[in-house]
Amino acid sequence: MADEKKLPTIKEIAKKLNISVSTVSRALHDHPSIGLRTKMRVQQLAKELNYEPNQIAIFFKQGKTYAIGVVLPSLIEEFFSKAISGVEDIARQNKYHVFIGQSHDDEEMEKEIVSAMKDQHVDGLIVSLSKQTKNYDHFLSLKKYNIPVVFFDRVPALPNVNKVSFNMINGTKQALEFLIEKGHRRIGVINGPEEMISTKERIEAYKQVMIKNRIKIDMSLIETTDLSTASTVTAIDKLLHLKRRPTAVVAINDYVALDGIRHAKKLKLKLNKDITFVSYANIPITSYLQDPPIASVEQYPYKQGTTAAKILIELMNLQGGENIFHDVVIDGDLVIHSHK
Amino acid sequence: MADEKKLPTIKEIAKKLNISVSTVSRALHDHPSIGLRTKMRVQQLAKELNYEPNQIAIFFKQGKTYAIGVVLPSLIEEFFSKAISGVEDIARQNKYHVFIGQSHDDEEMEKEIVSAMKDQHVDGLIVSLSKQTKNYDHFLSLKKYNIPVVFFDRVPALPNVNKVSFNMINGTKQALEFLIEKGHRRIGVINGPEEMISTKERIEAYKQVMIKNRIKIDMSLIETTDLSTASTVTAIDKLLHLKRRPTAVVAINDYVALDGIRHAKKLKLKLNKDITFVSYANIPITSYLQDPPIASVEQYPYKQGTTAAKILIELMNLQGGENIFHDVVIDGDLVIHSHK
DNA sequence: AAAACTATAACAATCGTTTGCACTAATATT
DNA sequence: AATATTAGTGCAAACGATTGTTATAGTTTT
Repeated sequence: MADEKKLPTIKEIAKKLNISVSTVSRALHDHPSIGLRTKMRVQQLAKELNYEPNQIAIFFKQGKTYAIGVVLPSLIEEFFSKAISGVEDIARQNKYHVFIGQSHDDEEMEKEIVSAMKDQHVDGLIVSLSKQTKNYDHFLSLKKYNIPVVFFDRVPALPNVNKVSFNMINGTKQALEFLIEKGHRRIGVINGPEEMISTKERIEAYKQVMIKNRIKIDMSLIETTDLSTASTVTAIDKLLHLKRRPTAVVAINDYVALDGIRHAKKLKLKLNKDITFVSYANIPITSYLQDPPIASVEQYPYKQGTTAAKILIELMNLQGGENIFHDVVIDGDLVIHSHK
Repeated sequence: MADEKKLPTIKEIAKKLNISVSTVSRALHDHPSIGLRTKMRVQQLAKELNYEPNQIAIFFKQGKTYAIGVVLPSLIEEFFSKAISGVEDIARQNKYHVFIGQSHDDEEMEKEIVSAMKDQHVDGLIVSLSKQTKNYDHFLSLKKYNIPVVFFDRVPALPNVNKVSFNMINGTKQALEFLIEKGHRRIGVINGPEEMISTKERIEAYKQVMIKNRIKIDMSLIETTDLSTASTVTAIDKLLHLKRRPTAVVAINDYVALDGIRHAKKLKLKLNKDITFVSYANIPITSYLQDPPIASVEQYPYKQGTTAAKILIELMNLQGGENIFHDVVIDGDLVIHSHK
């Protein structure tokens, strides 16, 4: 029943016109060595038949797929869905398509996805690591296949890789300086999992700012969370029960801050009086909240996405593997929500 | 410098072993007509060389890509990022890969994406329409290429298409009955753009519930928004300035409800006393809000995604184009956030 | 010992397109 | 008029893998 007609090919056109396939191919590409008459005839028939080149055949011939893969933890996080929009926009501008895979922060899943994408012969990969990932072999081995990789945001602690990362030191300094300017002296931090580079960077920034402002560094003010609400609540609870409680807390992201805020309220603390929160990420719903963090560090995910994509495209267009590695650092900005 | 070694192919193995490529191919596939000795030799060398079949060549030969495309408005909406997770999970289970394209609610963009995916020879498509889309030709023409399409959530008003849609009538009835049970008699609606089927369905449900409960239908209680905050505020403002104000409002989604709630507060109305909100979608941040809608209709986006993907895979495995169309309706549930 | 069979492997076509090279005929050059 | 040039086309290989058909042994059957 269904119109199982095969799609028209260059061969058919050739046969119908009684010329060779190579002539047809060249005619369709406006090759100078083809006569005007033939060109016209070919192009017209192609249009009539609704001919469209078989991309798969072309990919096969060229050994390219014009596809790039993006591997990231979870699209549900707004940060990543914005980042992938950036990737997609640049990709489309350059005639590339985007494959997507979510690792859900699972290293095994991440490996599987990378392997599948390699099989699918993506021309390049953009990756934000799962927070579990400790081994990077599955990425490094892509070199053998000539598949360039650009990491963003959650980048590996390796030299000689291409990466776009957020300037966590600078961002954290901005947050801390802002709080210090507001008079805070005891500032707590709810940091991320230790494997993540950014976790160390926050500590580094913390130390630098404290030294610069001649505030004694107290490491008991630094707690970590695995980003789950339970873990966050444990962390904030510790901070709020210190003999000398912090008057402000920098939280690794808005959700962590919100969990912290909720818990602080439960402990009957007055927001922005007893305790003040600043966080990273800047999710849009803060505008609907009664008690948002007073400021967040915007990390420009869309820009991270476009930047990574641009680098990848440059790498894919390179002939051999030049040994230059891109290492772009994106600066954040502190967005102030409230001046209370 | 770079290890520009070509990947090993079946040909190389054949040459090194002084046998034909067909023998190698069959040996690798455990074909019975190949002797044990040869099989072993081939398989061992393949392993040594780290041979992996060139998927593109295979796709080309088979005319299949094992890729499915997903076209949806925007990943930033949690509804869609959850839905695509559903698609991805089912796809992976069935060895399919997922391409992604965001229309950003632009019909032209949607057309472009579909065309690009067709060029890329996806084996099938899963689509949630842009809210602008009025013409469906770009989808219908895919039939010619034997690319099946399954729509979900935002489905076209056409017979003879495959679709997974939300039972908006039922969901809306639940919301309305809930409000009526709480004693509300004048219930407003902030509906969506008129092109969307769901918009009509909400009205239909509204009428049915009102008739059933012997409440006079007042169409001035039904306003529409294009989902922008400005448009929403206009709509809610109209409702709240009616001579006989509604005591409750059903809003098309949580964000619209939040915009409405904010505006109501600005007008000094007391939430859940002067005015009560119910919405659709059930975003997770409601738990952080001081004044969330008291209930939302959960639409199970992940399930919509998996369902659509399963149908698509079934369709792709079908030989010719059977003329059976799937039309699955997903029922929602009212999730109550607050009993105030 | 001739015929028939079996196991194993090679041959060759195929998928759709691109591209280096060879070829023909017509035109231009001397 | 003989030679060189050029415009326009065709031939064939190539990309990597699969698969129907055929060929070559060696083995069994009668």
